[in-house]
Amino acid sequence: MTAQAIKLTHTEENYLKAIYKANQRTKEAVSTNMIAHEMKTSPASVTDMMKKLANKELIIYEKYRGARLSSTGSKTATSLIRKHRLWETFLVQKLGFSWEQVHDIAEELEHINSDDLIDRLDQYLGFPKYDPHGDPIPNAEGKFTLREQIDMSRLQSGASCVLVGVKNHESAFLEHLNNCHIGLGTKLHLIEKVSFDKSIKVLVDDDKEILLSAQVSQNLLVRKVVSQ
Amino acid sequence: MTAQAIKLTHTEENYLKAIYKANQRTKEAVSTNMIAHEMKTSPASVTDMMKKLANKELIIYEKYRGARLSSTGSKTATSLIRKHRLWETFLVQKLGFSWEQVHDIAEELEHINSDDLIDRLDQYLGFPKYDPHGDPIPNAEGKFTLREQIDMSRLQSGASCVLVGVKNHESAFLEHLNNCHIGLGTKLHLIEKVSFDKSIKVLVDDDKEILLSAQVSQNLLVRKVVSQ
DNA sequence: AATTAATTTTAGAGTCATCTAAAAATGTCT
DNA sequence: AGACATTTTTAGATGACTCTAAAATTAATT
Repeated sequence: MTAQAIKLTHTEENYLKAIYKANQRTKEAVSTNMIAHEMKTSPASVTDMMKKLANKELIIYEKYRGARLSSTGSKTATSLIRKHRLWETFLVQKLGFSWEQVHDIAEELEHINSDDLIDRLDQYLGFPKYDPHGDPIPNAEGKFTLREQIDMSRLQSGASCVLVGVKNHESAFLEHLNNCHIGLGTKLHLIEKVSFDKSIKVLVDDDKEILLSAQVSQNLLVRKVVSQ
Repeated sequence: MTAQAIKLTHTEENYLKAIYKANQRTKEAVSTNMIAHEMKTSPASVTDMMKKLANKELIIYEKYRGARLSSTGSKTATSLIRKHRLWETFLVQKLGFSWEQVHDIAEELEHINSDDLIDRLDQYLGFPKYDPHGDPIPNAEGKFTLREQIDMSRLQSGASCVLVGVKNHESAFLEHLNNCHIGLGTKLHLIEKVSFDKSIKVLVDDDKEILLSAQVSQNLLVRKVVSQ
């Protein structure tokens, strides 16, 4: 975390984050196309930027072979994720935003350049381990707190669980969950799985019965609980 | 405040602020040189930017005659000042920064683009009227709350007053005040004026006697109180 | 293995904000 | 009012980030 001597532009930082994200899925070197897709820009622009980031030793890049974050690049990306998630936590917990409103604002706030600021914010929020979407927040040393979790789509009929995170952060998805009265911490009991379309019938908070499509259940991260 | 349809770059916003600031002193059209000085850049760059801002109708600009803010430009500048001062207030009141540490961070934060964010922050802070340096914070409609104030250098011997603001925001100056145990709200009693160098002898908080140079006293904004 | 398809890079160009140096306009002073 | 000084603008260039179109490389398929 601490000292990242070199100052980066917002764009450079966003590229590092994009590589980090893509790398979480693939585990291998990230292709130009993947980055272009993640950044919503052209492959040509990505190539240009890869050269620049490689020059600054933030990534390891081989022509036609894709890119991986260097140790410095990885630290920088983690720091950005830390900032993003802490700001999201602030926006929800302190300013009363709803979880589907905070992504874009945090996307701007994460580029504010001050370790002192972010460490104070962390303290002010009580060193939270997870953000409003249930994503883990790296601590000042860059360490994530992991937990047991599983896609709700993989649960068996009759199982009970608690929502601890969401894979998809689109506001349309989150608003849908709001409408279903589902949020972090909500208890969900899987009544039955519809084999035809893989949708599931769920009891929400021991109260309301509701049908969730496969698309929804695949994006719900849950912790199993012993049903009673 | 509300809708400023057009999106501006950070630089454009900084120019508007610079013109606003300079205009507060002069009241007349602001010269290219003044802006260049305020922005720490070359007059040539300023001219370029003046054309751009005039095109966007944010300023009224006549070649060789200087620039004034248009109504839109003025609203934008006021909104930036509002953001800057609210963020400074947040940094001091909530995150425990000292008043000499917050300027640069607020300088970045003021460019975050969300009216919703800033209005919520305002509410969260309890709609403060003044920032940690005693500068008035425009409300959501752009209105400032003014107050009676005077340079401490203009006070007469024997007068008592309370510090309500500072003209100079440099950290060196603010740290000097910290060392003198002088902050917003501090009671100051003017014991005597030294005519030779215009320095003043002051009783701080009915407690400590201290000598302040003219340079210092000119930068202290105070409200007179009936001494007793 | 040769051809086709997909991916990636290079080439060339545009925008934004900046610069220096030179030209133009304005202000000042005797 | 004319000459010098100051201010301001124009001209020409640079670096950062982006684009499209074309060339080069790698992957896939028959």
